[in-house]
Amino acid sequence: MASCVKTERPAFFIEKILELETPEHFWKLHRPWAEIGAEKENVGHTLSSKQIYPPHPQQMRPTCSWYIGRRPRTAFTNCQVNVLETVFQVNCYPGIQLREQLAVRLELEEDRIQIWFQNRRAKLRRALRESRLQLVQTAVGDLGVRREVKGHLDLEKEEEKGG
Amino acid sequence: MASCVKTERPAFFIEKILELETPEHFWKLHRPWAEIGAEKENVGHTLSSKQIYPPHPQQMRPTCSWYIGRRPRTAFTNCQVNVLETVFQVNCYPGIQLREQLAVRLELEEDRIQIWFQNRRAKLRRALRESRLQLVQTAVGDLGVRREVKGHLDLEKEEEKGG
DNA sequence: TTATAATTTAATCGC
DNA sequence: GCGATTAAATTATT
Repeated sequence: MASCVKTERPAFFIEKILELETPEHFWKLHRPWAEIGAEKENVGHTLSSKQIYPPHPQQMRPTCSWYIGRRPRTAFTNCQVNVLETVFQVNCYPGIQLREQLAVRLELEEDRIQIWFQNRRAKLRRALRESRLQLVQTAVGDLGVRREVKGHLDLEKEEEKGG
Repeated sequence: MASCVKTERPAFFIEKILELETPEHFWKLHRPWAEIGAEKENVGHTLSSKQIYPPHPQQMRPTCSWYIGRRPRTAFTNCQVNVLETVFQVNCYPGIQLREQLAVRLELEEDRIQIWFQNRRAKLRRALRESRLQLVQTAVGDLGVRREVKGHLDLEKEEEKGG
C-alpha cells in the first residue's frame, strides 16, 4: 500500500528504529473466565461479581470457546431484557450508579449491563440510519416514478399525434 | 425468573433508577442521533483537512452534537500498524518531531499518530494491570488449593483413625 | 439465517 | 497525558 512504499529520503531516525526486531506480543489480555482451574463451587446463585467460571461445567473440552478466551454469551431472560428496554427508553446512557443498581436488581454483572446498553445504542443508531436511508430512497424512487409517468404521458401524446 | 422477583425494598423509586433526580442528567436523556439527521458526505478520508468537524461545545456529556461531530474512524492498514508497533517498542512516548516524521512516512495526520500512541499506552497499562491482578488471584487461588489439600489430608487421617 | 453478546480499537470528554 | 467511556467495526454464538 502507498503507506509503505520506500521513499528516497536519507536515513531518518525512524529507519534505525524500524530496523529493530519486532518481538510479537507475548502477553494476552487477561481473561479470567478462560482460566481452567478457577471454577467456583457456588454456581447455583450468580451475583458473585467479577468471579467468573465456565458456564457449562459439563463440557470441558479445550475446544470450547470459553476455553479459548471468549466470554460465554450471556442469555438474558425476557424479563431482564424488558427491564433494560424500559430503562433504555428513558435513559440510554446510564451512569455507573444506575448500572450497578440494575446489576443488583437483575442479578447480572455490571459489565453485562454496560455492554448491553452499548449494543442497544448501536442497534438504535443502525435502525435510524436505515430508516433515513429508506426515506431518501423512497423519495428518489418517487421522483423516478414521476419521471416515468411523465414519460409515459408524453409518449401517449406523441402516439396520439402520430396516429 | 429469579432476576425479576420483586424485592421488599421500598427505597427503589423509579426516579432514582432513571436518574431523573439529577437535573444534570435530564437533558441528556433519550435524544441521541435523532435530532439532526445531517448525513455528511463521505470525506476523502486520507489526508482530509483538519477542521471539518464542529468545535466541541464547552461541556459535553454524550450528547447529540458530540456524536454528530465525531471524526470518522480511521482504519489503519496492517502496514501502518506494524510500523507504529515497532516504534512503540522502542519509544512509547514519541515527541512531536518523531510523530511528524511518522505522519509523513505513513501518510497520516500527526493527530492520528498521537491518538494511536495514547491508546496504545492505555492498552499496555491495562494489560499490565490485569496481569498483576492475575498474579494476585492465582496466588490467592493457590492458597485456597493448599488449604483444600490440607483439609483432604486431615480428613484421610481421620478416616484412617476411624477405620 | 438472523439477532445480538462480546471484542478490539479509534475517538472523545473531563480532569 | 491518563482514565473512562463511546462509537465503529467486527467476530462469533444461539
